Amino acid sequence: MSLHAHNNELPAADKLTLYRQIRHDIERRILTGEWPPGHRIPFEHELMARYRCSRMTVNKALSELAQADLIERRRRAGTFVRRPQHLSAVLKIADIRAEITALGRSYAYQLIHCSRRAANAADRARLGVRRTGKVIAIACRHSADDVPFAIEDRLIDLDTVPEAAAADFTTEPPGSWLLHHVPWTEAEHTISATVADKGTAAELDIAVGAPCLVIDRYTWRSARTVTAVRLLYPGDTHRLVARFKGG
Amino acid sequence: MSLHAHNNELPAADKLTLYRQIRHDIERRILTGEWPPGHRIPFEHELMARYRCSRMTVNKALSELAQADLIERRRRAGTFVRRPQHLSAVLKIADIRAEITALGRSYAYQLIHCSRRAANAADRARLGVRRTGKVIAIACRHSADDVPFAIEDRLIDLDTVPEAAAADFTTEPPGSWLLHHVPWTEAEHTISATVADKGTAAELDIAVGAPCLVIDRYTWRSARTVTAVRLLYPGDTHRLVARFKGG
DNA sequence: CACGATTATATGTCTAGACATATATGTCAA
DNA sequence: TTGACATATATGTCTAGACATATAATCGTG
Repeated sequence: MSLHAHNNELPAADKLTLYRQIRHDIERRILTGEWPPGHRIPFEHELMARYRCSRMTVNKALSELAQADLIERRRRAGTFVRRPQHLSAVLKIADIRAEITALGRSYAYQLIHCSRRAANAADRARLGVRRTGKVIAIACRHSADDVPFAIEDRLIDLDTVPEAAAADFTTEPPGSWLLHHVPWTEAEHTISATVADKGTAAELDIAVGAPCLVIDRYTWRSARTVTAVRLLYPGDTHRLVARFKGG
Repeated sequence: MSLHAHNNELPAADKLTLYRQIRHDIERRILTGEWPPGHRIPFEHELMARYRCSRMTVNKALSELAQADLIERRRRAGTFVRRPQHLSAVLKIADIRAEITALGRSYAYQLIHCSRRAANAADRARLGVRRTGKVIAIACRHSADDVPFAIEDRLIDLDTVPEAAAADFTTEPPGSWLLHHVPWTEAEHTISATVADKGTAAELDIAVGAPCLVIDRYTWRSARTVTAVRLLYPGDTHRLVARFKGG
């Protein structure tokens, strides 16, 4: 057995490493309300004694809980259970092709319009840039089992992503292309609801006045705008799922 | 000066601790594409030499990057830059009262209906529980500057939250009450779009057929169902914002 | 009592070294 | 060629001790 396999006060779970056991033990007390919001968690030196381990081990467990916003640590004062101020949920917005194929449905992509032009005032406003530059404007449709799934209206800033000029968007969706060619991004999503106008209804094959879920996504890479995209989904079929886990 | 204030290869940022500098340095290389997805990051012993520090310091930086899903660590093989599979954004869904007052608008709450009853089949299905128990069913309306902001249709499981039986929902919104009385929860949100029917239109003071954003939230605590709630917002005024930050 | 200076203390970071463990890779036999 | 086995190695975890730093609490002074 290991040098570190001391006995300690943890219930079961012998497979977990010590710091994980400590983390779960504290997490459990918070989740069950045994240690309510505002409660001061034992000091590190007290936890060292309780679990018979070094301070670094206790510290690793507490650091992870602090990173997850479950606790708050204050120098000289101690460590306290945080009050959940808002429910922050993780929304996983997949690449549409991946999303559809993950559902076991066949994916189809259709390019409706694609043009390259110097940015006009509206384009600059939409991308949030001041300088004039070249952009690519794209309209396309994603289908699942040949039923329209979403329509996409996108602007790509060619100043940020000059490689996009050489991309072929007749076969590859711009979202997939960007995901694979722009190494990492920051993004902001805005979600709202609307009803289908005549053009939207025709493209999505739904009735005029039918509900639609709207996702506007702005993507940046190191303070430079990459793309602005608006996605429209039939609202009665599409769902966005966001999960929140305390800790 | 500190024992640990060695010279190292980091550009600027002398205020940051060493492990944070290392983390940011690696993060920067990933974000700029210098180290593309799949690239093998130098081994810990190489990073120790590069930054002239101990292995634990390097390990702390890499552990945090791994926790953020920016890198993947494999024993014996090394550490690799991960390919972003999906854009996961953090959606902050605030308490409605807090959300409205944060906008500097006056908040008003109106209880439309509140009843306590034994759960029927529909209630059990909605809460996802099998056993029969008591529930509270609530319908209410939230207003901002006396304009309807959202309507709420909620079910609370009294088996999980017996204290709710004594709560007074005529003045306090059930969401606020739960946030302050149920210590910590997990939740799943489903977002969709619909159009206002006659009843909804009347309650939200919008036209029949106007778009509405729908949030269904299902909350539980340690595997026990707490509440199921459906919120309806006028789709042309309400926006949900979700931000994603790479790292 | 009010307020600035001092002190005590809990967390924050770091080290050098140790053992644990999963697994990529090479070796050898069937 | 292939599969079983051994080995090397990178990460995973842990220790005991040190110095750093923010700040709550105390003390002293006007």
